[in-house]
Amino acid sequence: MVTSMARRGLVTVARLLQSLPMMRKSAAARPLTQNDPAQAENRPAASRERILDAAVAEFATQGFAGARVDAIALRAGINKRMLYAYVGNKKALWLAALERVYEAKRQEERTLNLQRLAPQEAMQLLIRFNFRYHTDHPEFLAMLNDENLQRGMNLQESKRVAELYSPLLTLLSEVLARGQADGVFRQNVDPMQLYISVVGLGYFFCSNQFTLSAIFDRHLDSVEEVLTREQHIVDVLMGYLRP
Amino acid sequence: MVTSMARRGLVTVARLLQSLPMMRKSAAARPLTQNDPAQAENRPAASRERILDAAVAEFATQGFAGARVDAIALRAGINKRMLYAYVGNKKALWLAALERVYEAKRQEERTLNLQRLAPQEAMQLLIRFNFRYHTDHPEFLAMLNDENLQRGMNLQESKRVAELYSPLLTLLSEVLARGQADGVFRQNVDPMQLYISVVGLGYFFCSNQFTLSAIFDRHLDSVEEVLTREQHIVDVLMGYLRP
DNA sequence: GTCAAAAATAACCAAATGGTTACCTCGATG
DNA sequence: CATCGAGGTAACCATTTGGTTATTTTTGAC
Repeated sequence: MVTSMARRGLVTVARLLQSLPMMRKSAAARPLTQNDPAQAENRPAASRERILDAAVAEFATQGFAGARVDAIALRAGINKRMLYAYVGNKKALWLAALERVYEAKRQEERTLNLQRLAPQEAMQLLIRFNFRYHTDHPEFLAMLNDENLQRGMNLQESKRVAELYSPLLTLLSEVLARGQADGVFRQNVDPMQLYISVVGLGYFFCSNQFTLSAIFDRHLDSVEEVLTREQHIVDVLMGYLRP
Repeated sequence: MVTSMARRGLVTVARLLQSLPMMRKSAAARPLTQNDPAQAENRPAASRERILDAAVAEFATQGFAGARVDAIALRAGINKRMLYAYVGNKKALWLAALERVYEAKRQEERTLNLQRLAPQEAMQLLIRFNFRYHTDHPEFLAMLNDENLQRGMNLQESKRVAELYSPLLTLLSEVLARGQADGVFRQNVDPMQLYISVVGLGYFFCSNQFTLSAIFDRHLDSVEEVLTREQHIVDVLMGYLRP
């Protein structure tokens, strides 16, 4: 019953599901062909892109301290000197990579169109979207974790924090209010708390899949386990939101 | 109403609350006095303890790659040579520290006595216990995060994984079953999923408090925010569990 | 073609890091 | 007293790392 309900209204996110299981490959780091005049003009910009992609990949798998600038340069197919010229030192590289993964999520979030959906369906879509983003983007989780290990110092110093504010919180508030007006959601729900719960329920499962798998002696990265988890999260939150 | 309910039956965990806010200091690393014959006998054991305490502190704040063996030796007030003699290389040190923080949590968990409580109260206690353990033990979260960054390789190789299995899952299953029999909890709840939710709802809030604070421009480490979060988590889960 | 500026490269460097070796201290035992 | 061995120390080492310098190649306007 709940499952059939789940199948509806998920066109937007459906394609995300296809990219399960969890590791997403970033664009191949191929050095630019040197004699293509068409791309000559913005080669620096393209190089910078490649550097950032490489930085995200390296940082996400090794953490800040474990990442090697040499490795990033190698991945990006660029000389280390140019890496320093285009982005800056290791810390600047980290911040740029961090902003990039945040931005990527925000951009996906902006594609969500919830206004036309009934509150309950909109809420479900929002929940599923978040969960799938986590399963599909381990680099996002990994970088957030490491930034928190550093006590959020870099993000704090970012001049673009404001841009990184999630539109999802506003969307969530609106959907919540609509549902409450319709009498299908309970009263007295703090939208920020709910947002943190929506994210947290999936975050922990994805981010800690390895230790969880080891402790429970059961591998949680299979497609079935992921889908089971998604349904459980929907059940928990929709169950909670009942009036 | 819910809040007054919360005040009951929390004697066991009450003391935990006193240790908010979040940073717990580990025992001071004071070198042993060299002329105390009473402790001469088990000085090696004591040294090993100090090393592990120091390792947890260093690893939890710096991560595996960021941690320095020299710094651990310094913290422990011991020579690096002896550190290698007592525990082993950096990786062995990590595993020992990881097992130590897991064990510490399991030990606390064993003090929980839920049998005598009514299902709803037992469930609440279990939820609050978990949340407070997270707020009180950032080193636990930090080390789990970093172990997952390493894809759980070390934990997988540990010979003591079995011991690290949480008794909480069994407790949770029992409480759940009792509540279902009494008709106060809904049917069709997978205990493992519920366990992951209980943990995850607090884990994300604590582990990611810095990035969350930066993004929301609001500092979530204050006592009020922590208590608000705790109550929300209880509300979500108890709300979900309603039949 | 010429040539100056931009882009890219390889070689280099000082500092730090995990790990080891050679040596010292001191109390218990014969 | 001699000595033996566990416990402890400082100095050392090969390698790695973030970051830079000197140099060459490419590009595009003239």
